[in-house]
Amino acid sequence: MAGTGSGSGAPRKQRADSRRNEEALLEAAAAAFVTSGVDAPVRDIAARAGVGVGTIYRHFPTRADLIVAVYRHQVEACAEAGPALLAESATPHAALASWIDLFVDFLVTKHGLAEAMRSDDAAFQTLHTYFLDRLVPVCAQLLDAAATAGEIIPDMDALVLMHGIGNLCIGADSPSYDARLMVGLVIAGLRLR
Amino acid sequence: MAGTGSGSGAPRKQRADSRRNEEALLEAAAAAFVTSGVDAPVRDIAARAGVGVGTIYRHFPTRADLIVAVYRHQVEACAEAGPALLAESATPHAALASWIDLFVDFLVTKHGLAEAMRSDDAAFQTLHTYFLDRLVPVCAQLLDAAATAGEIIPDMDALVLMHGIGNLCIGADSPSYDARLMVGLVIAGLRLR
DNA sequence: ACCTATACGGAACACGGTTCCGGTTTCAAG
DNA sequence: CTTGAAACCGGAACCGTGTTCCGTATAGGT
Repeated sequence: MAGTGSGSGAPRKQRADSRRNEEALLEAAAAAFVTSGVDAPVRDIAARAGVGVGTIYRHFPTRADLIVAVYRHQVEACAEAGPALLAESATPHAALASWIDLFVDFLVTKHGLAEAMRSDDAAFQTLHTYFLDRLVPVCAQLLDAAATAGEIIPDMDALVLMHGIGNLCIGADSPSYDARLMVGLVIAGLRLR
Repeated sequence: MAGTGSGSGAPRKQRADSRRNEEALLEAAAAAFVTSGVDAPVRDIAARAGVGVGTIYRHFPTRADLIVAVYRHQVEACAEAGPALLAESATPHAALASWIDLFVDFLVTKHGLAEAMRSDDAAFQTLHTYFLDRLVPVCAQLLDAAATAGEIIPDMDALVLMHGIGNLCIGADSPSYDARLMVGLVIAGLRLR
């Protein structure tokens, strides 16, 4: 029974070609996202990976699933940086500022990601859920530490803050705009005077 | 030769039916924008106005032209409120806060307008140009007055600020978000401490 | 009443996402 | 090695949008 794997419920393992295609797709998507943003046409991604469009939908039912798969590592890294920064920074407020900087860095280097983040399209629900579930608690922890230290206003909602910062990063590559400056203003506005 | 008006350049006046259609379109578009946002399908707007899609494109080559035509009055009113607020408010900072509140009010009540504002699509160039040409100088004047009074940081770029505030208003109707709170944070961040 | 510049309507086209199904491939059992 | 079927693949077909184009209708001057 506890043999090579064909237990009671599992009918069969994932086929090798399936796994190959999935990885080819991830690589192709990552490349396409860099050149055309996260809105890269499905057909383009499929062509790059050398598969049919059907294969994309089979592995990643919605675009959000694909985006999450591509950026999972980076989101994970960002989430883990939160507690670390809190431990090594001079003050909780400094840690908060550094962490948000990290988050902004992540967003502005992915064309169209910030836009996708705020879409209320049902297909992007997955993206919302993943990003927020993973990052909001970290942000909340930082906010709480800073509030307890009396550095910032109390009761700031982490979800609202992250949502807003995401919005501010939209169109960050425009020469006539400066997302970091605006985010800086928000951080400053958080401070108790 | 110098008869009823057919001068040297103008071949003929705009036909009456053309003008009627243009007004029907404006009305239909305004209604459609309320129910479906500024992204309302072209065919829907045409159907509401009882005209063909060709007629829309003839009168308003790009969607931005239509949007501008529909909201011109309100933008005008907002622009004119700037100097008025500056004159009647207790301090320049108060005037700035009130004016931005007005602007935010305008944006959040038009589904999708904030999104459209930040689109870098060439078709929305007209919208950018009009809104910014009209409102940025007003904002700049308010910022300048407040800076001169020593209430806020100097050299804040009005264009960047408006761009950022526009971004913050995206998705303002989501129950889990609060655009006004975020804008308030920005205004607070502007203050000298 | 006639004539033509002007304007109209909607069919046709372009494009991107999404679905679906006939053919192919993998894998394990014999 | 052979074989059978479940798993998987590819891309044609479909749908909803924006956009263009041209034959037809009409306003308004003469």
